Amino acid sequence: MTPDTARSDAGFTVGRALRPTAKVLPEHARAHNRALVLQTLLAGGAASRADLARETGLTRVTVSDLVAELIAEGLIVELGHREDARPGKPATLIDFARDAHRILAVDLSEHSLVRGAVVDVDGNVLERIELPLDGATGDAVVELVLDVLVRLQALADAPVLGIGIGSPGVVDRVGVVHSAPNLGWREVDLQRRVAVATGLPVHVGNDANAATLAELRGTASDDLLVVTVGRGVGAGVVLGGRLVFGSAWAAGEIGHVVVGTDGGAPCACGKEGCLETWLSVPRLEARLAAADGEEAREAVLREAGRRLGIVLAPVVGALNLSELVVSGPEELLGGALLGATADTLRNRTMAELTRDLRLRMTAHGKDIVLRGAAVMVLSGQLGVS
Amino acid sequence: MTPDTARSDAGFTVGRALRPTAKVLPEHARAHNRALVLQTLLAGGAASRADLARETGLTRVTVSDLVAELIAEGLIVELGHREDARPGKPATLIDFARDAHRILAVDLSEHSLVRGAVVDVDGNVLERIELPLDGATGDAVVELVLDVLVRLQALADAPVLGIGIGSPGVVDRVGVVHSAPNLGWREVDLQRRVAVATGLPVHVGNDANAATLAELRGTASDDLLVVTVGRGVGAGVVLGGRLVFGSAWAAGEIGHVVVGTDGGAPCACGKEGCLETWLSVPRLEARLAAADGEEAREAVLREAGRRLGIVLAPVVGALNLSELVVSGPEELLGGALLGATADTLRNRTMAELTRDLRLRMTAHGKDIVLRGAAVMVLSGQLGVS
DNA sequence: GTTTGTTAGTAAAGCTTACGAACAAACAGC
DNA sequence: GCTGTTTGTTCGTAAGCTTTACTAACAAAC
Repeated sequence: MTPDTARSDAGFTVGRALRPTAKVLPEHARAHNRALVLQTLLAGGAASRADLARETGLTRVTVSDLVAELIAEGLIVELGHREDARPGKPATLIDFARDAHRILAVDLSEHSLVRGAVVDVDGNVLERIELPLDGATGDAVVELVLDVLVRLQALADAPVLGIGIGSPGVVDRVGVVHSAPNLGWREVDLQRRVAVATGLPVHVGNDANAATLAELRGTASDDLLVVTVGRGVGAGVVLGGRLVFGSAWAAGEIGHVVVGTDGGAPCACGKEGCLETWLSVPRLEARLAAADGEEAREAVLREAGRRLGIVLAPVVGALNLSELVVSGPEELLGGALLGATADTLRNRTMAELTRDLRLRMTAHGKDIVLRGAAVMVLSGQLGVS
Repeated sequence: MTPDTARSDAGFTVGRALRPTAKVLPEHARAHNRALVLQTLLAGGAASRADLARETGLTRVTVSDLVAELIAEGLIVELGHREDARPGKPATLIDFARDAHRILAVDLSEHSLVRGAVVDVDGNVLERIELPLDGATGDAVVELVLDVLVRLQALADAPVLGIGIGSPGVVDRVGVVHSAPNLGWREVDLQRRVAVATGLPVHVGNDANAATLAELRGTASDDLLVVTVGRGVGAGVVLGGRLVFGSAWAAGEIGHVVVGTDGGAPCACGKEGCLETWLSVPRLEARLAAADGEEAREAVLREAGRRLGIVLAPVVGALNLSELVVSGPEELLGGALLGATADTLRNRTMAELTRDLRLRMTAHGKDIVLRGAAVMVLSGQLGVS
């Protein structure tokens, strides 16, 4: 049932140490070039066929051929002649048919609600639905998700390209949620169930990974790590422009890594001093409430930021990241906390590693997982992002 | 429509979130398939064309075509008919021409000598040369390397496929050593200089990365980290079967990450409590010499192992690795030290992450970088490993 | 108004690549 | 000897990209 292609690494041997594992046919090459044309349009905006040829390296002939195919499928539209005055035959502008498709996105990362949205291919949220979770678990959550999706579909003003769902927990590449304690899920084949119920293409991923994809779309960095801070603490890792899944789909699980060698508060997991005990929103709020005065409050934030830096330092060293992004409540994380993290990273790693490292809050706010879920659909259906 | 189509992946855009960036032509696909055939033979040993077709998924026709090309190039040889009695036309066995090519490998990771070897395509060291470094730096080291290579070439009993060099420091993808303090190198284009001098294909990489490639070749793991312990401490990271280079070619630089929150010995880099101050061979030996009695010596080793575990815990969490390999003096690292690292990792990360994690010493011993340098050549020249 | 030069897009032909169909060779088993 | 099986090759075909050559359409210069 699992398609071979889902696991096959059909990439070319560009990355040196990559063992070739599956055959590659000319039609795969064409699919890649097709995605390349789409990607160029999606990211760069309207252009002529000749522009696309110059940018992709393909010939004008090939681009014309691919464009004709994409126009026939309704993914690309002709906009008419370019206005500006240049010598030569005026160019026919074409663009990604941005209003021809919508994406349904679902965010399950919030503790108490299911968030859904109709999103366009540029990541703009057009319609929104939020249903309370009310402590539901197991199948009830799946039903709730389907309920949200039915309502979203009614709100969509164009055909739906696909459904993207960001779920907490361990999610594999084909959309099976192996474990999501908060939702009472174990081995739930969410991809299949939603696909069967809706008849649409469905892509399910871990919520932190979805957030990371949203971030990746807006940055030039190819090596970044996104830390998500909420009730729990998670992370998504991109290396060489590629999301890291890990050997058991559990990459990014840094919330229960012990920080430092000086103890810490007891954690729900049984250990002491896990990152979550320093950084999770409930813990941070509790500490802030207990703190007396502005100075004490800032000390709480700085200490949390320091702990984050302590955990990230070995990761930055091992991976030579170029960007660290933090997602979560900006009023808690954006100020002294992030500053302390930056200081700590500088103090605990080689200067060469932090010199070109950017550390910042996300600009996506609360929509980050929704937008990431949309990226999952774009990527899965069209090979673009 | 069906979940099947919903799960289909778009050919080359592997790993979902990979932006297509370059065109792909049919000839690239052929190069990939060619490497696939070679890889299958190299790893699986002699086989018939029909065997290869079954294993690769290509047709017998295509395999025959590729094999003919490879035979013409001398990379593959026919061995004659298969002996075993089966119905049907007897198969003609073919195999990688293992004795038709040699690789020259150079290891610059040792502090006091240049190690060189003639290596066969299976990674066996056939001839060895070691020249003392005698404190040489800069151009003198380059000359020494060229000297070693001339001698090695005289010892090679078959045409040389290429030269692989594992160097300490920051080495980029095209073989420029941006910084290797021990050798007095800054921005040394080692690849070009050796290629010009020898007229052979040359591949230069970081020594820890080379070691990691050697390890990768012998394991089924696609997500592993190799820690190299010598005068310094370094690491190489493989994720999804692919070496991680980092945004500035500095991935794996964990030697100067500060460990823990309880101070430590001063380090040459100016900080205190870097991993190297706990784990490097000179520091370890000094501490062991100062320790009084077997119990104290074991405490030293256990503490060093614990510090390694503290640094690796966040990395294991972030990446969900399946294998950790340690390279270095086995008498120091192999016993109590490694045991303490394992204990520490278990105590400081989620149980799910360590359950399937293997932690072990390398089996390559001192030849690990030489073998890895050979893998670099195999990979770079033939697309195999 | 004409000429010149440039750019956009298309058409035709050719090369490369992989595939399917068909076949001969070579063998085991009866 | 006959049948069935397996191997490896030959032949023709489809897909995909390129090169070459063309038409259309424009700006600039005269």
